[in-house]
Amino acid sequence: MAQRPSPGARLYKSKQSSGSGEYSRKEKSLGLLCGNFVHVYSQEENQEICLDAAATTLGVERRRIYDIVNVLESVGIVTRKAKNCYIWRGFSCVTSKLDDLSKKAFSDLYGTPEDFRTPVASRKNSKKTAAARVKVEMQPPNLDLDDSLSQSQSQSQSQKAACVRSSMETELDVQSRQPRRASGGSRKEKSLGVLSQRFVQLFLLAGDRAVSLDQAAIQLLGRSPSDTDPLSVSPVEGDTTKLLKTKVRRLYDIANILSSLRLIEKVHTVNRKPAFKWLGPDASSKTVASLQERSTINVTSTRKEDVSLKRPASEVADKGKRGTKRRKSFARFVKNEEAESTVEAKSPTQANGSPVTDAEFVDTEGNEGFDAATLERVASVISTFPDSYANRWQNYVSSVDSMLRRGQVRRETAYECIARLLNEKNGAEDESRGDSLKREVQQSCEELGKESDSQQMAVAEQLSAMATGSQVTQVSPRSRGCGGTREEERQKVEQEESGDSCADDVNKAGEGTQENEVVENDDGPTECETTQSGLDMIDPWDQDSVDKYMARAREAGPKHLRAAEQWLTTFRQWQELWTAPFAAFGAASLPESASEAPKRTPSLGAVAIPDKNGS
DNA sequence: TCGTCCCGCCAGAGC
DNA sequence: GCTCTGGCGGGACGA
Repeated sequence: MAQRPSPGARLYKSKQSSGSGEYSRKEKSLGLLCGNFVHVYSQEENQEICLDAAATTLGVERRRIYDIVNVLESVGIVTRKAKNCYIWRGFSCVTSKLDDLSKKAFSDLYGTPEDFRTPVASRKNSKKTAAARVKVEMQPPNLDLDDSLSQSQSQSQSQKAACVRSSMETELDVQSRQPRRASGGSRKEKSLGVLSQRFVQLFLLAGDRAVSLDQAAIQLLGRSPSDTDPLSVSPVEGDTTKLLKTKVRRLYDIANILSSLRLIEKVHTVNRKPAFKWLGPDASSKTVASLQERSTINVTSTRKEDVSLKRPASEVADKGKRGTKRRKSFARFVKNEEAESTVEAKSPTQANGSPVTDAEFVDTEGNEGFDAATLERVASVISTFPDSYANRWQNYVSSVDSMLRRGQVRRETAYECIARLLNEKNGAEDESRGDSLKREVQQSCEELGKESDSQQMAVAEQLSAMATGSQVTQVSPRSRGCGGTREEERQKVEQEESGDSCADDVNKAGEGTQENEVVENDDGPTECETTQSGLDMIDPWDQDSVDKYMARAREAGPKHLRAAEQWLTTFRQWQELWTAPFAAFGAASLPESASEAPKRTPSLGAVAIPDKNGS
């Protein structure tokens, strides 16, 4: 393909460059173009933007203007008025737009609150051993499929896809593209504007944390309405690597534009992977103010040569220290998972009887406890996981609850953390529920100050049950021993763990005693179902199991081998994503709650993976 | 070498 | 059937 500058590009360059006559790629970046676009049109609120005129003014192809306005529209800076015509709304609209995006983030990106509320059976599952869970983890692609993959989507996935599709169309179509025909085609769903909104939502959910483009691509690819599960990318549907590469290209485009708006900034990463950090509309409005002060269009690079976009390494390092503060304590928590599962939370008070703060709080071993910031950080990391991790929030709540039981976190901190999570997840639509929960939490905390440990446990159970959305008997903070369901579950788990080595099971693909166990879940077929269908399963965490699977795929032919390799690549990416936050806390191994992986129906067809005997 | 991302083809949407 | 819109990926650029 010709890489020569177009006539328009030359015009742009001739207008903007120093006149050296040489074509420079840097002078034509989307970020720079966006800066110029903002400079030209931000002078006057509500002015009309004719795309043809914009292209002429800026000396670029019309095609590039589409890229700019699509991203600007996604954050509310412009709105589409008619064909070839947009309206400049300005940066004052960004905040409200971001608020909307933020409120919709959970439902758009991770499913509806109903998805979060899972039946008791699922909670039960969340308490199973790691060994039990790895058996229902993601599965490799169907090695003999050709074109029937779309029918393999579970109903819940389809519903979730509809939810995402609906919400995304609401964002861009209803607000600014109503004149357009409702098409429902995938083209619109993949538009740069929708992708930009999702990208921004990732930042809103990630908070302070940098989001890498690779990570975002995996997630956004997974949340494509036509493919809700990132891990379900089938070779039949397209090359996974290719899709990711394409998505990353688009994210580069979006990131450059958002960078030029100073909504995000590029940060250094250890492995050279591109990552961006959210700055927000405040920084952005300052930028546009400076842009407006320019008397002429400035073509000095706003991207690569702008040092302000690159944070000093020392600053990045300092940020990175946030999670390491509790390293020792968290590692101990993981290490003691089996050894001391029944230590109940004490009600921490100082000698004078007043409650301790997070900073003052120490666990039962005299170590620092987990503070709210740490729990929030873990939550923000988990929030970036693809929506296929149906139990990620239940696991999170379960982990916090476990910390509480071990006396590793202040009760109030744990409750507030979960309440905030619920409130955030439920959003404005269910605000009353979140507020109600907060009140209950507050009341519970007050009550707990006067009650015994076992009564605190009852409240903890109630809280956890509320957080997981399960149906439980209303438990009064003063009642004793209610909510025995959780206690029974815990005892059951202890029995399982004492009688059977879950850690060993992880490394023995197909040999686990719980291989045929029925595991209910809200996220599609279960292991039991797959076993009933006569299909064996692969343990993707076990190299031997993977090797056997790959060997079968190799025997089956190049097509099957490619499919298997793509699946494996995707799984490794997922694996890294899933384990990273826990590794960051210095955990020697995954905490129990982290081994819950997405499930997929194994459909291995003619190429069955080896059974436990290797046959 | 590999991250970055410009560029324009071309197909779908809109009228 | 024409124009508008924009997905997409080749391949050049730059560190």
